[in-house]
Amino acid sequence: MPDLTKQKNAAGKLIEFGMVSHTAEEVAHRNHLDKEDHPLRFQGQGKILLALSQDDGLSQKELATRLNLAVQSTAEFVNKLVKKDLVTKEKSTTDRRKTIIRLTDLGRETAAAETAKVPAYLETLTDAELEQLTAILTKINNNLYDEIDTMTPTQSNKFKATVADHLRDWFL
Amino acid sequence: MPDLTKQKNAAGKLIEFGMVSHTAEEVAHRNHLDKEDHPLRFQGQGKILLALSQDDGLSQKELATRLNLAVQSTAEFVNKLVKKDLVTKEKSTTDRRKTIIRLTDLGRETAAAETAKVPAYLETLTDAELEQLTAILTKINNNLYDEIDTMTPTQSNKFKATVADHLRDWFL
DNA sequence: CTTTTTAATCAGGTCCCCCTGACTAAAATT
DNA sequence: AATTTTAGTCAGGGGGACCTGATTAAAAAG
Repeated sequence: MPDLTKQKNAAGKLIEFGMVSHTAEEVAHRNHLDKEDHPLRFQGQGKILLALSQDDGLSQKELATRLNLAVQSTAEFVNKLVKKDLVTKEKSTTDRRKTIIRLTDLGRETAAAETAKVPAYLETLTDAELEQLTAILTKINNNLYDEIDTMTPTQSNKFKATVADHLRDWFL
Repeated sequence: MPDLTKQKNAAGKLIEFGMVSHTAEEVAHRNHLDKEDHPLRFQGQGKILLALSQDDGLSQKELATRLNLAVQSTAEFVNKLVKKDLVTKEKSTTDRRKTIIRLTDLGRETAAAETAKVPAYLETLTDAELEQLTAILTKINNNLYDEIDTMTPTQSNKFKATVADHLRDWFL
């Protein structure tokens, strides 16, 4: 039988973590210690970048379907990314209706950098703590995947695959 | 000497957690299993609510200063919250330039609900895991507070106090 | 060889966060 | 009493995440 107080404590710390890390990023950004933009990893432009870094050369339609976005939204984000030189658009030669989106080198670096850097706040943790944290987060993430699967049984367990593959490649 | 691989693994899981929990919320919202709006806890209107739930009856100016926002932005958010019946505005009687912002009962509930609910994904963790997680997050959060303090030495360690006090009251 | 489907585009809109500039009303200073 | 500071307001703007509707160009199907 689980201890409710312990759950509450952990929940509080998790919320606190969300708030504090958000603020830390914001402050870093204001102080220009953070050179680039912060394309939110899982929204809009960031979503596109992530999908492409897992599967480059998709068409806009494919991106839209995969990311559960209207094609027009997808087009908008892609165009913004083109302006930032993170992706390129080129007409498909086999089907001239299609536009193929590809990461530029910069885009690839950007997407990778998002994932690859180890935040400073992990550096004071001991090896044992890191292991514990990893184990716990694995459990939590799996729970969340289940939640998502339950809620959207039909549509997008694509998401699960996308995220999992993306990160698994990087870390294992 | 810390193990870099372990750090990377943990970092990856943390990123994954961010992505997955974000998506889970999004999906819940789409499925209308989530009745209310999602006032992001640490941005815009959510920030205001949070500050007030720690210290009710602040003036707009005090809110702006404390939250590092332009007074006009603060006014915007406050007005939106008024429309949602989460806060009230009233002229101060002692200084008629000032507008005092107060949480309504609904606003107080909303702010509290944000914090008080234990996410389902914690329910499968054992007591030991919950304790570990809490301890680790405490360490991480403290690191982040230090980061913020270092970057903004003069201005707003108010933030730290705000968040910390708010959450500490709730959970300890 | 039409008709229909498909991939994209443009136009326009909603809501969010957040800022600067210009201006008013009330309090504090001189 | 006149000036300056302070708290707010309105107007306008920039950027972001999304969406629907209407239209075009190219491919697929009848």
